[in-house]
Amino acid sequence: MFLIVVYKDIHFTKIIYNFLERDLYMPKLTIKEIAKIAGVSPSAVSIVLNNRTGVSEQTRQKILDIVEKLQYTPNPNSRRLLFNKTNNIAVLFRKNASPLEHFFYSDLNRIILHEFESRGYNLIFTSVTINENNVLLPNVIKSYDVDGIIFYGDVEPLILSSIRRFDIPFVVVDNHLPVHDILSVSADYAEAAYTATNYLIDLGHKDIGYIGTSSQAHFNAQTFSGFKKAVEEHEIVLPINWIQIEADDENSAYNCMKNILNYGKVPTAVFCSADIYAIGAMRCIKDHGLKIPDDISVIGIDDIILSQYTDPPLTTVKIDKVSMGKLAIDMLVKKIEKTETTITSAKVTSNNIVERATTKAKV
Amino acid sequence: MFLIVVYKDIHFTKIIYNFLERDLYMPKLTIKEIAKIAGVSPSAVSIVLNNRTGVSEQTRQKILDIVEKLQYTPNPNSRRLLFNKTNNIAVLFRKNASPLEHFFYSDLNRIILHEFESRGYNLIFTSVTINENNVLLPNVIKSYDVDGIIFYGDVEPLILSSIRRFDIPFVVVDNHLPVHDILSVSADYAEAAYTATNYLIDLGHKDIGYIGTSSQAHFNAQTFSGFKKAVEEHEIVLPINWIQIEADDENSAYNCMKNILNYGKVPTAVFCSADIYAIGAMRCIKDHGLKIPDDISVIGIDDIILSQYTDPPLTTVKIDKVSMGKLAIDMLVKKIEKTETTITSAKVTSNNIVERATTKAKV
DNA sequence: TGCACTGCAGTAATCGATTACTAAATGCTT
DNA sequence: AAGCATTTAGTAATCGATTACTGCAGTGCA
Repeated sequence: MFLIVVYKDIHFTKIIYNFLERDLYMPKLTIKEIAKIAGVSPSAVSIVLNNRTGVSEQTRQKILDIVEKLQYTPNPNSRRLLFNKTNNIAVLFRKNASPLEHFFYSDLNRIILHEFESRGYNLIFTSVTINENNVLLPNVIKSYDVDGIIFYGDVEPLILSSIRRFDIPFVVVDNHLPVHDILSVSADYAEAAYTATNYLIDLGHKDIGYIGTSSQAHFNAQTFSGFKKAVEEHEIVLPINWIQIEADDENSAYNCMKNILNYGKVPTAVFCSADIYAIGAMRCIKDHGLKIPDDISVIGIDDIILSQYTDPPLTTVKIDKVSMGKLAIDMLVKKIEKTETTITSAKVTSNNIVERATTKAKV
Repeated sequence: MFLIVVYKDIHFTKIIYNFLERDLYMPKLTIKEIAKIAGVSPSAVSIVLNNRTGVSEQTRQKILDIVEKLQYTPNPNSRRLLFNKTNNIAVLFRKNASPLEHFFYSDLNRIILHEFESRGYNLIFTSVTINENNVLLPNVIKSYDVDGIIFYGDVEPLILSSIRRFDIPFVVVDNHLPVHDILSVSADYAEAAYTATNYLIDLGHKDIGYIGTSSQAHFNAQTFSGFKKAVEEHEIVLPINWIQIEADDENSAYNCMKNILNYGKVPTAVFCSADIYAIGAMRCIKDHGLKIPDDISVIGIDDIILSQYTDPPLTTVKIDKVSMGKLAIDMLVKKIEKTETTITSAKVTSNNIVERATTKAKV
């Protein structure tokens, strides 16, 4: 512990430095200390550390040796102040986001953490709150403590405009709302719905229920258009009662399924616009004494981690969160580092069926 | 966009400031700009912002007005440099941590995010890697870019000693390995196992299987001792084949259950030292044509989010991650802010049975 | 031997906020 | 009205790293 004090003295530091063992306690060092120990000026040390020219090979080696031995790292705050670059990225959530979002974004978190880390950025997880039309942004943003922002999910216009005022590069991932002039990566949920519905139709199903949401109207518009397209292409006619759009979570999806089952005729398959709806629907189907997939096939969208653990495991259309994440990171980093300034939005194709056990050919 | 330039000129800034509307683009400001606009010195602004005395009420109001209108926030990097305090906390993971950890720690993440944010700390998520006995710590730690570290799960001695060298306050949450002189919060898994086993015994079960792990030996030692205590207190004798400790994930737990079922006599209940093992065991039981809970009762430990979605929903002993998180945060913040220096380790009691549908009284 | 030029080391200003210290201005008393 | 005390305003140093610039030593050429 006493080493901190000792290091202040040039004579002792030289001695200590020679004896320094790897497991010793490691004091904070400054560029001046390193310079003193090496017997050079701070600028020489800086030149070596930043791979610039202007020092002899001899001093370069001496400095590198000492830096390596003492494991010196420049104070990041000093550099941040000087260069006006933080190397921080904010990962922004809505504060009251449902716990379920963890299912959706756990893959995304992992890939983002890994990618940004390998590019030398720190990831700061933080949240926005809205109360009474007032957007409460976190301090990291208000004080320009980040170089970029990555936002998950639906970004309301109110949040959008407050973030925009700070002129910090930001990208929105998996947003369903219409946005302009913004970096955004989303999945093609219309395609996903189309793929899922066609999959059911190809299995011979003609009586298909639809469970979607009205709380996310733009999302539902996408999934419904995909569903409708597939159904129409095969000239299938469905009773309006089989179209349920009041799902919001597992329980409301349960009720949607109930409405479908309580209508006179029972469909042979159900399309759910999200896996979590499918889970609710499955519970309802079981409670009605029907068998999955023998009596009713069920398909979802997303492929959240839960889906492989349901009984039976859920067939679904995978939304490729990893690709979305990688695309988003690329766009954001390019914007930050000004490699490219073109504002773009990307859409990840979503036609990858994960065949599990909730679907079956109609006999 | 042109405002940035304009702000550099004192004359225009005064005009602009009057016209500034809330939705305008917001340029980065310095304390000098604010001082210029207010017609005072930077020190006066600083005094007002830090609630110190030394300015007249009149200037204080004027400054506060301008600060509020322009939404000025001091440059955090400047303050960090001066005070040598980052207000950052590192949340440290093992890089190769299994995706399953997301189930365990999603609650913890949420509570930690909320608590630290309200205390004015930023949360930086980051990871350690070990390759060939070399510990690779993230740069945020190596460059002292955090005031504290919070570590999830088992902390190997190697990681422990490398972190320790930096002398950054840190706390370990949910660690099963023995540690000394370290802030640590863990759950009492012996108590959890004891509670779970007693619950089964109280339901009339005398033939109980045990599924534990050998990959986390210290964890297993805890759960097994709790299990053993309950069994011995009721003078129950079990065949050794029912004691399986080769579980590591869902699939290995499946095999453990298979071993138990393949032994001549079939138990009426199974204790699993983690919910994820219980999920594997349940799949095995179903595959053998047995009914849960009618033929075999199953109980786990943890109460991960998955557990409420299994079929039937899993009865388990809840590990209170939220309390663990709150305790850990408290200890860490106290250490950082030197309110208290006593090194302590806390253990959260774990005797809270979550009764769901995988257990049933023996007939 | 002297002059020009190259290569290297060191000095000082900078980034923005804070604060100890100094200077100025005000109020109060006799 | 002069002198003292007290409040308020302003100056400059500081945190650590970087870099433009200055200065010095050494080499080569005439």
